[in-house]
Amino acid sequence: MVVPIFPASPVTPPAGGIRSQTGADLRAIALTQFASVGFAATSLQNIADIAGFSKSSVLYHFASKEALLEQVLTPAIDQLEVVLDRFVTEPETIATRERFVDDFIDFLLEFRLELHTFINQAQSLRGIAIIDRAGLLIVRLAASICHDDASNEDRLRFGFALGGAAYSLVAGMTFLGEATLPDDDLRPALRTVMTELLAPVSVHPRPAHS
Amino acid sequence: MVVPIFPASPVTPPAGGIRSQTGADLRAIALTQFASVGFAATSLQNIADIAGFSKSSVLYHFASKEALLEQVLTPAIDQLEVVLDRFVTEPETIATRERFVDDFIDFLLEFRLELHTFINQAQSLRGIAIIDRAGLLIVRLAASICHDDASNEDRLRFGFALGGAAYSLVAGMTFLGEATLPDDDLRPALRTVMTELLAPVSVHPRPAHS
DNA sequence: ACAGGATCTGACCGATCGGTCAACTAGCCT
DNA sequence: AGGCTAGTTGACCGATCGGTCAGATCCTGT
Repeated sequence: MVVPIFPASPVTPPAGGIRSQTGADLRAIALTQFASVGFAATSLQNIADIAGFSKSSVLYHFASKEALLEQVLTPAIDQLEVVLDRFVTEPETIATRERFVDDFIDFLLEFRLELHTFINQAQSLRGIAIIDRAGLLIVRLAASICHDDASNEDRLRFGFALGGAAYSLVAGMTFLGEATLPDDDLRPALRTVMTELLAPVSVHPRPAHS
Repeated sequence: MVVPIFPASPVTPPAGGIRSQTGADLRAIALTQFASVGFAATSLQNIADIAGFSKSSVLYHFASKEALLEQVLTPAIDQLEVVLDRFVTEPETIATRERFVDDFIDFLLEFRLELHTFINQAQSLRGIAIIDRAGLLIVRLAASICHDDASNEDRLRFGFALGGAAYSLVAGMTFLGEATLPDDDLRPALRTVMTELLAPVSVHPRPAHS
């Protein structure tokens, strides 16, 4: 049920050097739970049961439930910051905006569960450091994509791109196709739709339906 | 903080005829809480405190927390069913599809909090009757908008329309403009974006940005 | 063999959860 | 006045919450 991630795990962990494998498992389990049933509705006991550990063991690896959330979301927020900084650093051209779309899609596909978590629960988790940091990043992102003179439509398109991606890549697939598309099939379609929403200068007209 | 809705309240409630004013207040408060912090994170005590009543009083008006959720969401689901039935009944033309978009936008604006609640929390609330009913409606909606031969892009557009609207109309505005747009300013922009996503035959090319 | 650190666990804590219940109040009809 | 009903409340219940703590266990370096 749970798909843990093994980032080049060494056979012999060098005595407390890198994060423990157990910790990585717990983070992966916590992420799926936070994204699917929500942070508030996920109990430490719940995570422990899935992982096959006791609740005390979870609290040995993470100081608190909030600390677990922070460690779960931090890599995604770091990567989003990288993508955004790369975009705002360079002069804005059609090419850089299109490359931003590609960077952003890579981010979406890699961190879809993290995005879904902090997009749809930011309201209730306000005050937690990583959530507030993510919120500021979203504001910066909106300001970079939509200029001061942006129309209501363009601001709305940005919101649709963000909320639509978070929904479609996680919950939406439950409704649409039962079998989730592999990422390689998803990417070109995602690129088309995201480009329509975020890169208005290069809208490709589509043929009429059927 | 809370903005209750008073739908043509009679001065003298006809002795148990219509729903009580207190019940309507509680439903409105519960809706804002469910939509903003989530069903699981909203306690009956929380609702009672905002309303100025005791928790026991809330449980006098509603048999349980789940029953409260059902009564809160039912009007929205009923209306969504009306909009969908109207669309699938008629032969599909460009005109009917565009009118569906208008109907759907009316639905979005009137029931944005309800939509946000069951779109973003359906996973964790599975098993509750009204949520399952809403889920089936969404599947029917997807099947009606996207035909069997619909491309991945079109299915993705439908997901973006649904998730994007739920996000943009509730949480998104917190990030974008601090001051929420009045509905009359929002509607034309919403119509443009939703039409691009849901009515592919009538995409209006947009002028290049700035 | 031994020591020591890392890991894991059950018992336990106060707080809060959703929900039940008996009692109280206030209006309304006869 | 007396009874009926709707509305409201505090006391209380078992369950679960996040979190603490004192050990048990296991592995490794010496």
